Amino acid sequence: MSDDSKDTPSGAFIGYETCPVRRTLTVLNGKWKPLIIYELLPAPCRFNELKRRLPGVSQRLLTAQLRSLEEDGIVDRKVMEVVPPHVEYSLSEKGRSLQPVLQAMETWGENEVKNFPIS
Amino acid sequence: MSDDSKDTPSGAFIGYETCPVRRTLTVLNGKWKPLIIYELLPAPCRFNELKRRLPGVSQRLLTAQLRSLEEDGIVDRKVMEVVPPHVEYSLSEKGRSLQPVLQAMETWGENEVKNFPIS
DNA sequence: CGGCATCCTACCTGATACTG
DNA sequence: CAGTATCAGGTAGGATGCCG
Repeated sequence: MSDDSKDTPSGAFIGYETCPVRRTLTVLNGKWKPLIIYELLPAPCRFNELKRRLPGVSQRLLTAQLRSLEEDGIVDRKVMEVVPPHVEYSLSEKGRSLQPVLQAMETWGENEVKNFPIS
Repeated sequence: MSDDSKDTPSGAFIGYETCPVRRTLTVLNGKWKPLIIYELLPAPCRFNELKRRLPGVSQRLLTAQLRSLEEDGIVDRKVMEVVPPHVEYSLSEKGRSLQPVLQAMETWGENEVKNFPIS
């Protein structure tokens, strides 16, 4: 889930490096990643708050996908050494640069209802 | 996945119908769906041609995701009754309306290399 | 050519318990 | 609070092989 451009299986694999959409999808590849980024766009957020805003996610996956986004340089993780612990997640510059992608998704989701109502 | 207005646990469920991004992700949910749409944007395409352009996809998944996109009204499937069979996939109006989303992904994938080179 | 059918694995969730 | 660990169960995805 966190590897990509390395183990390219020999040969006719046009994939990840040459197609910009694939590169984007590699970073966004994870059930909750786009939503996590979307939630972090307006403001940084703590772990449980994020979990609360993403109904359906398990803490296991939320942790894993946050780690993955952190590795990809999309999300920053700031730990305050206090009791009780306080961990704040925020978007990096690179993460914020994804805003147009999420924006386009948001716009489509809104228009879809107007143009093609779900009965 | 199709209902939620009923079991909304008192307010805190931002879920599928109220969050436009979630709605979009529901339609694009599938490893190859965005890429399929991306490939169909310029022109309609036959099954094996599509398969050839998406290295790494299995025909099982390609079939399944095309069916799913068809059900969601994103993709049109046209069968020519000839020998050998000729099946052409194209984007519906609704499918073409996703262009800005794919466009944003493409742009980000391109800029990502310039702004944050992959070593 | 464009699929199904089958089998099998990897991933995701849910629940619960435990740590610093 | 913010995780990690574990197990069960479900679904998505991958690798074949057969068929009209």
